[in-house]
Amino acid sequence: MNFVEEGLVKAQSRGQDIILRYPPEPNGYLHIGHAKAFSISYGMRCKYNGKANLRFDDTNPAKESMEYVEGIKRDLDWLGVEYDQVLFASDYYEKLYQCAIHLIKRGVAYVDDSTMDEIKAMRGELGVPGKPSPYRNRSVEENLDLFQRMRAGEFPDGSRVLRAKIDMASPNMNMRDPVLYRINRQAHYRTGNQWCIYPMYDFAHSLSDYIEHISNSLCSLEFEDHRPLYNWCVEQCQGALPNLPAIPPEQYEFSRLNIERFVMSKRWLKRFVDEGLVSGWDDPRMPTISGMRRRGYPAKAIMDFVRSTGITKNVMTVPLSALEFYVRSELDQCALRVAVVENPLKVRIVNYDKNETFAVTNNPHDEAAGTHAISFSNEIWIDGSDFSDNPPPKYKRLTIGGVVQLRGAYKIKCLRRVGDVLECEITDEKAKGVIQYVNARDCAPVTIRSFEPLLKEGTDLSDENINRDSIHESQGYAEKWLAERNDVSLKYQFVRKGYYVLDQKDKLVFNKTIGLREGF
RNA sequence: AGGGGUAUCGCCAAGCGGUAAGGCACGAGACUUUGACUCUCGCAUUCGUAGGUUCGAAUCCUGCUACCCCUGCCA
Repeated sequence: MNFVEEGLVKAQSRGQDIILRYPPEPNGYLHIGHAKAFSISYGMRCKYNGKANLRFDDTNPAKESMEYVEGIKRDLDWLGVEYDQVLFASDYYEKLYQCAIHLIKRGVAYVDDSTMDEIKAMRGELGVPGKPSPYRNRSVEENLDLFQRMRAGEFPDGSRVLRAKIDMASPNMNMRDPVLYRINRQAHYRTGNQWCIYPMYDFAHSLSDYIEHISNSLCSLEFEDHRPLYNWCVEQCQGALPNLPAIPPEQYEFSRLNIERFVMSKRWLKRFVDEGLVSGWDDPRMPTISGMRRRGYPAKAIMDFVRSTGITKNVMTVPLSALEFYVRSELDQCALRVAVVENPLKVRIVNYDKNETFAVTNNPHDEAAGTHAISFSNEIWIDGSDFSDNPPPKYKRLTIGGVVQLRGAYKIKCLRRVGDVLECEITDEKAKGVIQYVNARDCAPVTIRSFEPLLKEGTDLSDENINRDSIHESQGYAEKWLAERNDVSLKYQFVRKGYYVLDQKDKLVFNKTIGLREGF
């Protein structure tokens, strides 16, 4: 049992119902790092028979939009992360305002007329105490009046803020009279111009949890320093609103997921989209949930992967191969096997002149998946990587003089190379390996576009470090029936160990060795 | 520098005073009409480091060291 679970058990032992929340800010699309955070709360919700609200933490109108709300919901639904209610911090603006009034009346919040720079200067530095604002000791009446006028729109943006009166000398910077409310005349995607003051994260988040009777508030490690402020807000607002729970919520923090070379910063992902480096948040090269979906990563693979990374406070950077392992093993179960030749190499079979059709299994792990027909003639394409002039030791595919099994068809022996063509004969000799082929007289040329994830070269994120050469094209051949469905254009993503996933019109996934998955 | 955290195999990660689970990766082999899948075997005398307590320590104590987070009117 990990420390998060211990927190839940503790809450249960106090008689609390387990109520959790997923608190995304709708300022972008979800990426795989978010999936991990969601999966932790979701896993706990399931294991402890609790509830979980999807609450959009939308307190910054400058960055948020309905498009993101909908995108996030779509991704969650696809991942199978279930939630009980859909809520918005913006629905609590009035309640939050009442809480702020409550704090002012208690004398623990004040309106500060200082500029942003002045506040910054007075906050002090790490290890150096801050200085109190000259407005820190205004009377309750004056604060009340000023704050109400802030709401009424009497003051320009940025001219005043509401601050908590805590401790300007606290070693925890978050406790040096943090800003609770700012004036910002930006239209909010849900509340429009109804408000010109907006609550800050710490205030809105903690009280939203409190209002929703959240028992355990699970978040990532960077909020550890915010916990004292979280608790302060909740404690100071006891009794500020009707129906607040007797037992306040408790915050627990765990480390976030990093994947080797993955760009997991929303800011950068947004930049890629805005600058047109990618076609959108769902570009198959993006580490977003929607991008991975288009790349053909099964939802189950993503969820299994993020669950496998554990719940700790350790700094973690998981290798890409770990993700790929789950993608492969899931795809292996469901992908239909079909042939595609990426780098065509012509093979002419000299002792054969018929046209035949063979049945090959669609999925060796699933008999119910059935078979499909693959045609055969004396001219076929094989993949360039399945032949070698100069084979390394233990090479199992085709060589001059070597024998190989064509999947579902005959064994062939390579006699010679004539120009661009390999001349072979059907034989009974023992084959070393099995390769796929496409009938050259009955196939369709396809353009194959491959994608690789948008990766960074080092640990630093800079323009130069981003691998932009992430799309490759080649002209290949596919079984006719597949190509027809694919409109002679296939996209795929390399998942290593011979697996390719193809993605066309968001409908097909394909696998080199060779599988096709439908309906994702 | 002040505060908050974290240190167990290349990477995740169990372990909570009784003598180092598991997965990924990797290596060797078997099987195989996907070099896939499956299977078998191998892979930390040691738990950041130096001491201490104890019959016994990754687990308790002390001192070091390394790394991460915090000085938005972002979340």
